[in-house]
Amino acid sequence: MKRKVDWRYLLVDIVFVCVRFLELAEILDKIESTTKRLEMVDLISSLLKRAEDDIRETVFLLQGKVAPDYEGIELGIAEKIAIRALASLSGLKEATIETELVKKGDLGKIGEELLRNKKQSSLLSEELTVKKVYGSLLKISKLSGGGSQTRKLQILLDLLQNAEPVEVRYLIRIVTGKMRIGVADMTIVDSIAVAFGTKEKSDMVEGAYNIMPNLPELAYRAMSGGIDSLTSLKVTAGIPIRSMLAERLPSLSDILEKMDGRFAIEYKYDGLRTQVHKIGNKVELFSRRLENITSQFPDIVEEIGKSVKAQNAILDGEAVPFNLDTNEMLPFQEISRRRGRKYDLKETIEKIPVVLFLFDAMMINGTNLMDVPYAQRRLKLTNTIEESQNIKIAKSRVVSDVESAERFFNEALEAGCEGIMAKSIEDKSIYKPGAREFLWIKYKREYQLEMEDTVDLVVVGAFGGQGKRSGGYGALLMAVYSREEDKFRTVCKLGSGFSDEQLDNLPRMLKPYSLKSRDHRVESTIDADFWFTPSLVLEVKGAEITLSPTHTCCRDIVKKGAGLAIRFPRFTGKWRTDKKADEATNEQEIIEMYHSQRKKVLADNA
DNA sequence: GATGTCTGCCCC
DNA sequence: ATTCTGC
DNA sequence: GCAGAATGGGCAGACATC
Repeated sequence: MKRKVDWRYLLVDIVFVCVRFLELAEILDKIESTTKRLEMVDLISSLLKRAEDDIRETVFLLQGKVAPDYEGIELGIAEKIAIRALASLSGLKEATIETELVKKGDLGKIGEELLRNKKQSSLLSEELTVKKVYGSLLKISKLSGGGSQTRKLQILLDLLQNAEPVEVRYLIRIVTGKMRIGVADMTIVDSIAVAFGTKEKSDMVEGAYNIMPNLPELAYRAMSGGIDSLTSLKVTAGIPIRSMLAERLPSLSDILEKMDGRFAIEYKYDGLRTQVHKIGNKVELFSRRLENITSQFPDIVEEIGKSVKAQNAILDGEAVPFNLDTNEMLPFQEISRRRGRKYDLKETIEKIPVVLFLFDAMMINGTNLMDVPYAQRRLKLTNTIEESQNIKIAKSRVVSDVESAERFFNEALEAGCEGIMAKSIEDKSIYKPGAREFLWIKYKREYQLEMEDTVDLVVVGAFGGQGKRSGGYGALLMAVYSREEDKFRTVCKLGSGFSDEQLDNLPRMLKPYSLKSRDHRVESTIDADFWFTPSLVLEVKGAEITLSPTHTCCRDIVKKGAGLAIRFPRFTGKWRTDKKADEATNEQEIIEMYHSQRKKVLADNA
């Protein structure tokens, strides 16, 4: 647009073309206004072609972040501080803006409107550039310690004060981590291919992205070294690979059909996905989102050193909390207590031992195995690992009929697993990051349509929706009923499983029951945006019952200070209009469901 | 020092 | 994690 | 079928506040 091409060639060393933030914001606005991916790719690729020196910063802001995941750099500010900033910017109270957010569901647009309605007062407005915005965000990420929140707020405010309305919209969205323009990593991958090559290069760029999950860097390299320079990237121990994920199917027979009659079947352990890198004497561990989690698992690190009979390796597995005395797997909640821990690490390691179940090998001794079929990778894995108390190989076998798959599945449940993973053993069964082509398929008991897994819960409250749920409810607050005490106690919120149409109807359906404040029979530690007389009953499906620090259902009964909650709740689509509120699932039934589950929390945690 | 709130492209 | 939706 | 964006429970850490 306003690039001064002639200049740049003459003064290439001293003149830097810079992308104005307004230009970026206007492109983001255009992207947001379409639902067509091809149009998005067009817009982004032409932006990338113009970005020049700013390409890395541009891509970071497009993703709404300042660093790749594995670097562990975080802003440490989000919605609440954005609300404070907007309050300060407009002179309105924070509570007023919070109310607006419940109604309108988009803090970015609220900020934009505030600025549009504001009288033009500030005259000396410094034009924002992509570099300036990126630099400020990076500064925010580096602040810590007492008073840092105030200083972060100040930097954000400084940006907002120099911003045009549309810039405010995206500044707020970047900071709150909700870009909502319909663009995520795969669209950027395509855009890089189109910008510096052709659409046909998308797969190649994706391959590069898989082993260097850093899009700004890839965009920079494609721009400066040519798109084909990306092919020279190599799988390297120490640099995390994007994780391969699984699709889902509702039955084992569907899986058998999809897999053409024969597949490998593995236990699906309920723990933390863990990518292991052995680099000579050093070991690094990464989470599914490629965060470095090495320091939380010194026990695993030590054992890997002994168990992996290779100089260098990249392996995939699941770290599971384990009771070594009884040889039983513990609930997922237990390993959560080790993730991210910095303090009392020693005690926690002793209290919550972890077993790592390995199931794949992406590199061994410098040999890239990602394009090798599953069976070969698996063989390499078993040949390289010497099992120990803490390092094991995931249980697996090959099946070709539903009956033996079913037996293996039941065996997995008996062992305390969530279900099974089905893995393709065809030639095409490479290690393909992301969840595509149904090379891996997961299957859990809860996927079956069984009454046992569902409960009938009463709507007692609701929350204002955000983004595409703006203006309506985003989720409901659900409760069980206690007949003895005539109380409704919360077990979960519910925001998944609704079609757009059902969501649209909710406010109308709940209007007759609307209250100004909480019904006196409802016990909740959660403050809903809207309250109702308990009446409407919905069927809800969940994976299991967990101990809860927040929900009031069965509080203090199973464990002092804890209630019970539903893990992975979703609406089944069934309105139980045949049931009245007092016919909803009761607390006793939830307790029975909890006790009928196999796994229990360690007694000494009480 | 204890408690409460917020944040995490968190984990699931 | 689950689920829905536009392409 | 893919890609993206809504939404869930719950954990530890960091900071603010009492």
